Amino acid sequence: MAAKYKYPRPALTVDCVILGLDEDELKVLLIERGIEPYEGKWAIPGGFVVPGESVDAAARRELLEETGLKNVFLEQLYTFGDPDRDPREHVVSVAYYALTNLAGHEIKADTDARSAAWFAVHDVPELAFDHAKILEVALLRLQGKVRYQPIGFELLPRKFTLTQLQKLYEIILEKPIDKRNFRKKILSMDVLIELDEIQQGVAHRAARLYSFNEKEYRQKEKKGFSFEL
Amino acid sequence: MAAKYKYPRPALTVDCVILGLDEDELKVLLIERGIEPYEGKWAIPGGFVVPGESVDAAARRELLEETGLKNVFLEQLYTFGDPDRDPREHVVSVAYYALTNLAGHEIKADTDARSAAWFAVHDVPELAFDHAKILEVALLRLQGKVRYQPIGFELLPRKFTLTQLQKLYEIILEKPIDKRNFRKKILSMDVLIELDEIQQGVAHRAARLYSFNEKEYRQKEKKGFSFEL
DNA sequence: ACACTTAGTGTATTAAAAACACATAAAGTG
DNA sequence: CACTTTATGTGTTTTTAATACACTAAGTGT
Repeated sequence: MAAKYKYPRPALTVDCVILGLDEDELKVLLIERGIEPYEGKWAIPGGFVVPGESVDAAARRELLEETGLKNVFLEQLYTFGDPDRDPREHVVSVAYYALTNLAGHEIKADTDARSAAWFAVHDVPELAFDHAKILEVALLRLQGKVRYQPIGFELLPRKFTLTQLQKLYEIILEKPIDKRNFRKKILSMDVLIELDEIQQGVAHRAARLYSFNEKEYRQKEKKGFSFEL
Repeated sequence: MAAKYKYPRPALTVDCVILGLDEDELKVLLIERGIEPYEGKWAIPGGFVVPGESVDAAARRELLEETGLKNVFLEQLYTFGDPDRDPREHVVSVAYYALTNLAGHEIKADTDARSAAWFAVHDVPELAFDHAKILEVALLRLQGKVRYQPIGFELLPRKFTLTQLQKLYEIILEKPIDKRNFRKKILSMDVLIELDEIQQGVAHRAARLYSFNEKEYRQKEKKGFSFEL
């Protein structure tokens, strides 16, 4: 298992900021560290890159191992390479962010005796390493990207109401949106399928359900169409 | 110099896509490889990250060592982590892109007996490793970023004409721009200083020179202003 | 003085963003 | 079952921003 190299090299890890939507808050999945350094502190899930596996694959593997999540939106965020971000040695971390709908997948909480939990992104405990910074960058990226790429749908169940969708954007962008203008715009893009189905079990008029037409979007995209909110 | 670790780890490098503007073309600085693999092929300058130096610092160091460039715009691009991007072993590369004005700095061509040269970005020789991909990503990033951040100025001399600026945007975005609309918009942002100076040595009416008011821009930025072209 | 080249300038049209309010449907309550 | 509660669904006007478009001015070279 041990390895010898002609020149020293930094260690390489991946870390995944896993975001989910819960009612009217964005949440992030954190794990409690069981070992030093930062034992007992909360951290973004991650792990070492094994030579021979692509860094993307390492991120997917860690995501699966630590949370059981599969087939979710996962994208590279930024690489954090400060030599003192880890007190042990120089550890460079390639950070990713994942989007998932909190209601859909159950998170298997404990993988290796550590507990995992969702926290509101703006109310997290003190984080290990530079993970607070990583989370901050992830949220900024999400804010930037959600406006010109339809990645918001990853945070919703497959069938959703326009109100849910609007609320999602309001949460991410942290500003209110006009209902009529929002609906006009999103519907005019023709990337939503209006389902013959309405919301169940609500104590008021039930809203129509929609789903995102990814196929249609990909075709439009090829023809130069750009999703812009 | 040799190093031993408990677990194997990929090697870590930085690569810098260095872009410059030459008349009416974007150019990229490439170096000819003097050693295997890909000996004789052209490549983006780069090198190994030394433990203890931040990855950003490594990128700056390589930039300086290989080109003599200092104090230029340099930003992280993306991390390329495919295990077979280097035939020797798994080498993960954190790519950066740098912007500089070609006329301003002289590039010291030969550092370690390898030659360096500028190539038109859309007419480069076959590149080593996955460097063609890295270049492509860099150009896409530049196209995306130039529209909402005033990074284009990095490619121009400190004093420039509005026509030069417009041409720059036309080159990067690969589409023509209306002269009057362009001037109207860029001037309305109030981030250019109109100098009491005009172009010298041209065989026609000399254009007024301008410079970018970075200080003013930073202040506006804080107040929520966003540069958008 | 004339030809050539690029600089510099304003307005009208069109398209997109923003602002804004009420009737409707369904469930819950007494 | 009338009534209250709650969220749904829907158009028009106003304002702002984007686009389209053509001629005169200034300077160099012959």
